[in-house]
Amino acid sequence: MPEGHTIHRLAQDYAAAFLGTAPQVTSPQGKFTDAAALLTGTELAATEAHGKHLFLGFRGSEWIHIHLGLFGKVDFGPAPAPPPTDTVRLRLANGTSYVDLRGPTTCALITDPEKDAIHDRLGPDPLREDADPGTAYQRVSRSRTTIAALLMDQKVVAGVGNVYRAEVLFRHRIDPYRAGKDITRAEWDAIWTDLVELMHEGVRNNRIDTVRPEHTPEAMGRPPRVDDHGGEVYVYRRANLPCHICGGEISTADLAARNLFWCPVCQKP
DNA sequence: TCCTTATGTACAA
DNA sequence: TGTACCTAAGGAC
Repeated sequence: MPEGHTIHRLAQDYAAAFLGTAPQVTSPQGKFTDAAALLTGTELAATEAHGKHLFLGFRGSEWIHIHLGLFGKVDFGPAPAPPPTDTVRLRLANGTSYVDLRGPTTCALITDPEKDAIHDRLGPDPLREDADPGTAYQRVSRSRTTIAALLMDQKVVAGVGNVYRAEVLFRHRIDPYRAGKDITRAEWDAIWTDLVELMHEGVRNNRIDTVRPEHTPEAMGRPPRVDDHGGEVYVYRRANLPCHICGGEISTADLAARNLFWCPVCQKP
């Protein structure tokens, strides 16, 4: 689930269900019990996302910092909350809603300065108003690292994950192995603009769709998507399947311990 | 019932 | 570069 669009959507959903209320805070799993006890009865005053980091602000300037990692999941439901399963790290519950957090990499109580430090080590986030693509391009244009790796580096761009990485490179016909320093400013601006648009749509729909209308299965007379990750995509997890545009085989490779997908015909070196 | 896999990151060597 | 961490779903048996 979790790329930046998921986290921004969660910030909205936590706010919709709990902002301005003082939910009961519990940690059925037991790993966050002390902090939960401390926060119960405190008003949720703000929610915020930066990249894949989620912040729940409680009155009194304490924040819960959440990072879902690869496996983390969040489930909302209407009150009354059912008995929690033993993997629920954090549950918020008020008179109308409950929300369960499971399997996060991070769920910790942090202070304002600690939160600032997290923002400081993250790059611009295409989903945030304060984002400056020029800051990201400075890093990209000075690096011999591949653009595929740079896009996944949260210091460069915050919020892009393996799906958006693969898809945005395909949409711009960029070979994933090109060095950052060989990406032109015009190419970068096009990538950035596209990310802003795609990721906002991701927040709205709560899934990643990247296929242009003219390439959808209906438009191309193809059978609908087989993959179950949730959205309609060009290359992500489509190894050895025909490219939607050229019909060639989609390639896959290991890059920095993640699966990379691309079309070697459409994305020529 | 077991094995693999996953939209992530941090830290050790 | 490798490994550890966290969970759940799907597929192979």
